[in-house]
Amino acid sequence: MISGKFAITIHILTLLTKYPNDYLSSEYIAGSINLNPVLVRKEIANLKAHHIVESKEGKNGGTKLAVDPTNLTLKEIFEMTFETINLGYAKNQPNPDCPVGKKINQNLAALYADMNQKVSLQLEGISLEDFSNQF
Amino acid sequence: MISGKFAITIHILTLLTKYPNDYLSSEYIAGSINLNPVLVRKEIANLKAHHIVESKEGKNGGTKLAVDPTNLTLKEIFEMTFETINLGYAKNQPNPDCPVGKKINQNLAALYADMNQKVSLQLEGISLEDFSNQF
DNA sequence: TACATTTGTAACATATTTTATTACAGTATG
DNA sequence: CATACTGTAATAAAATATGTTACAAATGTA
Repeated sequence: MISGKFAITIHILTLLTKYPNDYLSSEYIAGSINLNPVLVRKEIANLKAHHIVESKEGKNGGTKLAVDPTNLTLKEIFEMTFETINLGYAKNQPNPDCPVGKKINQNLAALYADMNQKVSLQLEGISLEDFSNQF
Repeated sequence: MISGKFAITIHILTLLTKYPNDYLSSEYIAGSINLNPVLVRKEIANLKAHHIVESKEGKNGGTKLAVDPTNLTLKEIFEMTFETINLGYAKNQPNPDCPVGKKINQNLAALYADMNQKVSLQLEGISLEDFSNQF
């Protein structure tokens, strides 16, 4: 659910990193992303479940970072919002009576696993702080 | 169009590699992938446009490889079926009056470009022949 | 206390993308 | 000339993503 999940989440976190002392409202954040506030709150719910942010209900409420952005890497954000990288699978179960059909998904999975390792290595090297400093 | 494009295409090419002397029909290939034959023909059309396969119309027609599978890498297949790897962008244009909104897509694009390079390097090292030999 | 503002969440609606189906013209084979 | 294919367009259905409305609950403040 939500395919721009990673992009949206990193946008939220970048804003929170820029204003580490304020509780930002979902409405404000939504204005920067140009997205419905409810969807912002949904992504924030995910971040809360991972204890990356904390939020305060009621008037003047909102959300703020709960971790040090120098310690959070893009890899962790990736894993919270995107199971794995892959180039997809065919939708239907392939024919198990065909030698290729029988093993295709397994072989693709192995390929994709390698891919993830490479990508993870890259993302592990970038902290939220690093990313935010580009703005 | 077609998100399982890479998976489907590589499935097709693996079959063609296994039977290098036969013209395989879209119906036969579709049976292994468990996919509608029209969709198989569409992917084959793409492969033909890249001169990877050739096909013969009419009775006993079908498709066969037009290249040496030791010379075709998964990177090339990836590029024919998947523009680039990325973790997505938010759907709407972000707010250009916000410093984060203004640069988010550009910064994500740079991140994704690095990712593609890593993935390309991996895929470049695997030939269609290598992949097919796993079956 | 009463009011305004904000989160949290569910339910529903719309839009977009993917996959499937039908149909049929054109081409080769026997 | 009947049969079995490709090629392709048009349309339908299904799946996924995004957007909207609504409202209870929480919290600050007049």
